[in-house]
Amino acid sequence: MLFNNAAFQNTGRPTVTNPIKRPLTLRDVSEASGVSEMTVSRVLRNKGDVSEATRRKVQDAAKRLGYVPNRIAGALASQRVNLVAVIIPSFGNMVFPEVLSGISETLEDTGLQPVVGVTDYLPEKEEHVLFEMLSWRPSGVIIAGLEHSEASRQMLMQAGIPVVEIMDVDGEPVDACVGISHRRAGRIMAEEIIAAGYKRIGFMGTKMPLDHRARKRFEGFTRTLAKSGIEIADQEFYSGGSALAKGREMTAKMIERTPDLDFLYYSNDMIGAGGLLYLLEKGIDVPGQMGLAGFNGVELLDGLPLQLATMDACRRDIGARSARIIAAQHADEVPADEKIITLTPKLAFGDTLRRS
Amino acid sequence: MLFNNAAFQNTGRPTVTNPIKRPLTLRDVSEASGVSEMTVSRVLRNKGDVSEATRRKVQDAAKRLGYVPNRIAGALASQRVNLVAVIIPSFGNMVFPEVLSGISETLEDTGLQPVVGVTDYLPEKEEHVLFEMLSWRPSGVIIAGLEHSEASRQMLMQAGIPVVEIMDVDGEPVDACVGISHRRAGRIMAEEIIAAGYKRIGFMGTKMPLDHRARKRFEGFTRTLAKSGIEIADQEFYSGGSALAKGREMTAKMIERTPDLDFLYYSNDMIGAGGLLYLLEKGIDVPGQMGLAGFNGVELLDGLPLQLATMDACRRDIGARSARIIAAQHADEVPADEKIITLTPKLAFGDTLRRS
DNA sequence: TTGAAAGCGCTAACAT
DNA sequence: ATGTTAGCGCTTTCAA
Repeated sequence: MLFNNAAFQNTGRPTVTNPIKRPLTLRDVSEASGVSEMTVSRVLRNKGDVSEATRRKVQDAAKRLGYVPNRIAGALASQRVNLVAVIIPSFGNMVFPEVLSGISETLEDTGLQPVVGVTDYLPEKEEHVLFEMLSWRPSGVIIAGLEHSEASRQMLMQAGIPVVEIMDVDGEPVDACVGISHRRAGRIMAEEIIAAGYKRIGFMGTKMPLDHRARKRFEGFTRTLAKSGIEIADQEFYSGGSALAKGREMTAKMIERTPDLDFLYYSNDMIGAGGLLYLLEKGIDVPGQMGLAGFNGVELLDGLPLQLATMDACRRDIGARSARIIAAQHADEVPADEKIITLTPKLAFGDTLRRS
Repeated sequence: MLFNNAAFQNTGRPTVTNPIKRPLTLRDVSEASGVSEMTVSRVLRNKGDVSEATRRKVQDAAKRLGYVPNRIAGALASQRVNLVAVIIPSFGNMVFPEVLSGISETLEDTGLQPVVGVTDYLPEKEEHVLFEMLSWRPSGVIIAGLEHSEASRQMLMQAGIPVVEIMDVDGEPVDACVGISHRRAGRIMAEEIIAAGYKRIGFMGTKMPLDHRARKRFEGFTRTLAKSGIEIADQEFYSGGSALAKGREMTAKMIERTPDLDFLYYSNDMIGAGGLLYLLEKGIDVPGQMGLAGFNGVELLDGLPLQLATMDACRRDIGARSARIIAAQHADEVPADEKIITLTPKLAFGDTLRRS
């Protein structure tokens, strides 16, 4: 925390003494307290030696007036900004909120503050958001994914601040990166499905060519199946709407179209949950007659009639570790030695994928 | 958009010409283009008359160098910041993400940018976040709820910028407010339940004394029941964990403890969905033997076996309207006449509340 | 259409 | 322990 806010502790009804409609400045506090601007500044930042008497005079005045420091001026003068830009595709699905809480928790007592920007999975929007955020000269950038426009990469490289790309490790980071291998996640899931003896496999996912991580999982998945001579028996992609409902619909359509399927792999848990509910209603034996698996390890799954097989994407961890990298560099100036941190997602068999 | 970012359009591989590790300044662009700083500034902001020739020279230089303007300096000089502070309790539950997308969508082409802060339902944290955000001198504040510490209210009042309190209208706003009446929402639901002939009613909610909106719904609900001589027959509160799972658990416990219940009112849809799944598994007839209702109107509900009765909280609308108020004041300086905007939540009977 | 000068509100670096 | 001076990188204002 650059400025302490002792002035705003909720100690009963504060005295309002600012009838002016102009934001107060240090000078106002200085005049009200009879202390020089410089010393007022020092008190408000807990910096430098200030006598207890002066400190109290200043704090009283600041509180009485309701002074809120102007960080714009402060940042310009000190050339330091306590902001960390966090750029994510969306907060719709539960995945990014959890990454964010990992980040804020870790940043909590470093004095750094996350500021979130959303790209909607659009490279142009990412470019725009990044530009906007960099123009505030943040102390670091945490950005989802390894795929960016050339211009975005340039901005990241030239910014002269720590950059951590998160979620994914299959690619070339600009600087550091923290995530899981989605190709490997797809591969592992395919291996387990094959090992469990399933043969006729359907896939359902989102219609998002720009969701590179989903694409990589799919690639890892299909390639591994191919090695065992198995091809995806059916597939379906959706966009928009309630994921749960879409999972239900797509599943209905698919098992009608391809009745001999014995496994359904969903690119996220939400549509997987929809499919699961549908199959159970239909009285289909899961996982005997039909196996199921999703991806993400969302908390929601705990409340379903059966536990959906899934793979945890290490969301909190990713948030925490990426934040730690930024915080460390902010404090030390010593770049971490590990540039690529690969986390290992845990496979949960749940009740919908029989063990081999 | 204060600065255009034409310099960063993804037109093939940009030329990197900044070997320096110091962020570039207007002066750098000025020297590289042979145009005065002032004129460079004008070009980059599309302001004032600049000859086409000069404009091109400047844009080329800015692009070649990869110049990103320093908004900290810009904001200090111009005394204008294109930021809107948005303060919410959490993004965990699906409610705030939707409010946020309403806000960003509306702000999209006003040049304003939302910046989000999270309070975790803690007044001290709210105070801290608010202080932090105000120190960046945003053009407006959108803040959830009408209950704030005295210090927070003071800050909001003294900030000299438009303030919109959202989600709730049952109370005294600092300035403007947009939301629904949660007391009324509870009342309406109670009336419908009574009208449908249910008599033995159980309630489940979150253990959050600081979630004032949930509290108000509960009050509106119980008071209305009381008027018909009905008292809540059982109640249970949870905290933490998967809401779906908690809904399931609480429901199991409650119907065992109080077997003659004929209706369950949940303070949010997620626990309602958990309860619904549980009851259906148990083969209980819904809504004949047991009626159910939640609150929020989350999209998720579309995929459940039965449609849970619920009440829409107008989340997107709230976001959009609050943003419009800020945007309007930012443009006009003319405060809107309507200070309290009360939206009316729609009751959805779904399949779990029989009609009277 | 362009440029020069004077700050915006704060803090770094020196005095004292 | 406190005060003074000189900017930080822009934009506003005025002059050319």
